[in-house]
Amino acid sequence: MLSLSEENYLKIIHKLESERRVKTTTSAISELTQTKASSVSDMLRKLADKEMIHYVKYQDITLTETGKSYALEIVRRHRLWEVFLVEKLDYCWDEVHDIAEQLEHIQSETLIERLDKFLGHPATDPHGDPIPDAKGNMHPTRKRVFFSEIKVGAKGVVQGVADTSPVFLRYLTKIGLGIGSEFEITDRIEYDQSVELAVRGRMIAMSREAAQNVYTLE
Amino acid sequence: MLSLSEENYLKIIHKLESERRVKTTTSAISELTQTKASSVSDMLRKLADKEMIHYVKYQDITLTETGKSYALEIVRRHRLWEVFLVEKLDYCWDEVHDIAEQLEHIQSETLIERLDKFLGHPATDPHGDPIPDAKGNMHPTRKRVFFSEIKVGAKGVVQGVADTSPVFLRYLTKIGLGIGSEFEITDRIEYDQSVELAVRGRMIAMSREAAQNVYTLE
DNA sequence: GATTATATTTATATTTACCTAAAATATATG
DNA sequence: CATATATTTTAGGTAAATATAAATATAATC
Repeated sequence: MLSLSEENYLKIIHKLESERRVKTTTSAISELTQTKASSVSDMLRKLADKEMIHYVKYQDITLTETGKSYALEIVRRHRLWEVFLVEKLDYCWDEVHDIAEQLEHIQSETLIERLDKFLGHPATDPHGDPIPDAKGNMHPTRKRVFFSEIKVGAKGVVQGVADTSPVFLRYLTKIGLGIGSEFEITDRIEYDQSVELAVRGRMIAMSREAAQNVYTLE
Repeated sequence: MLSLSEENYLKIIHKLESERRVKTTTSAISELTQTKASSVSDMLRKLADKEMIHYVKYQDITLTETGKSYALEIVRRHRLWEVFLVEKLDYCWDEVHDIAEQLEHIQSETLIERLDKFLGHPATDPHGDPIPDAKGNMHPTRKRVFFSEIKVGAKGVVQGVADTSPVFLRYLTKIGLGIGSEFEITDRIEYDQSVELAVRGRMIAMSREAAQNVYTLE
């Protein structure tokens, strides 16, 4: 049995590992969790003792098989609760993170399977992220194609967002873009790599930064 | 903002206060929470500092108005989550307590109102206990009449149970009794005050102890 | 009503998850 | 490659919620 804190660390380590943007180090975790590196270091030793992570002092961290399966279970719980909040309680996609962050730690042998059934076994959460199945398998999703790299003239449907922060999600909502929105990329400005697109007949200018966080699938 | 532990203490104190079976003392709380009296004593001082309870050393404890309104909010959350688990996730009434015990501590300004709406504003939980409204009002329920005191020959519908322990609930389920079950009291045995009743044509013998925990309403 | 028994509180300690400050190690730079 | 800088770990400390043991207050009994 893992504590709430241990669960959170595994989730963060999994996030870093799967994003592959930076190495999984004490300072990267410290940054993301907003806790001091010394505290992170303490917890890493503890997680290593429980054989949740491979950990050699001063070196990068990886999840063990056990650790990974716990991490995926937590991701599964988080994303299913997000679906519940949006689909059943009518929350917006920018409001659900903090509540799901709490709900994901509810301990029960049966709860998540029943929730999954009740929700009709959804494949993705409200941000387009895939929901691992009970065994921790992510159904192989097609490759993401971000608005920043898609070719001009392409049409498609928004499938997900890489940044799930409330500010970004509220911006997308404001410009009328959500998962399932049909779009056509009409131009890319060479000067600043911003993107011009049409959504339901309306023209939208989107900065490179924003375009790097919205994707469709190949 | 109250900690998880503080919330649990308020809930227990409220339970003791409203049941009126024993005085609300350190040892009564210690008994119910299965923590040492010294730990309870510590927490009582803390809750008194936060003006959640009226507390004078060595004397009985009562909730302040603030404390009572927090306690009722927690009861509200607990009972609404129980309804969710039974109505939406198909749990049995004897399985929901431990999960609701965790869910009741989820912190959110809006969650419980939305859950309440989603559930159609239920008046009672799966054990027949009334759900306080958002302002902490319990809609005045009619007086409980327990099977142990009801007169022979009376007919009615089971409205609730005073003991919500899994063992008791499973026993009731086994003999075919649940909330909403129609019954007729056919006899009371003088020797041991046990009760004989008919439920859907079947005769059931119920001990005094059990009969003291099943009720209909006046 | 004095004495014993029970209940309650206080003092002190433990565990978890954090912190600060200092020491140790690794990485980058001239 | 030696030193400066940054990262990571260790050492020691705090707050919350618990515990044990000792002290104190209340209640029960003769």
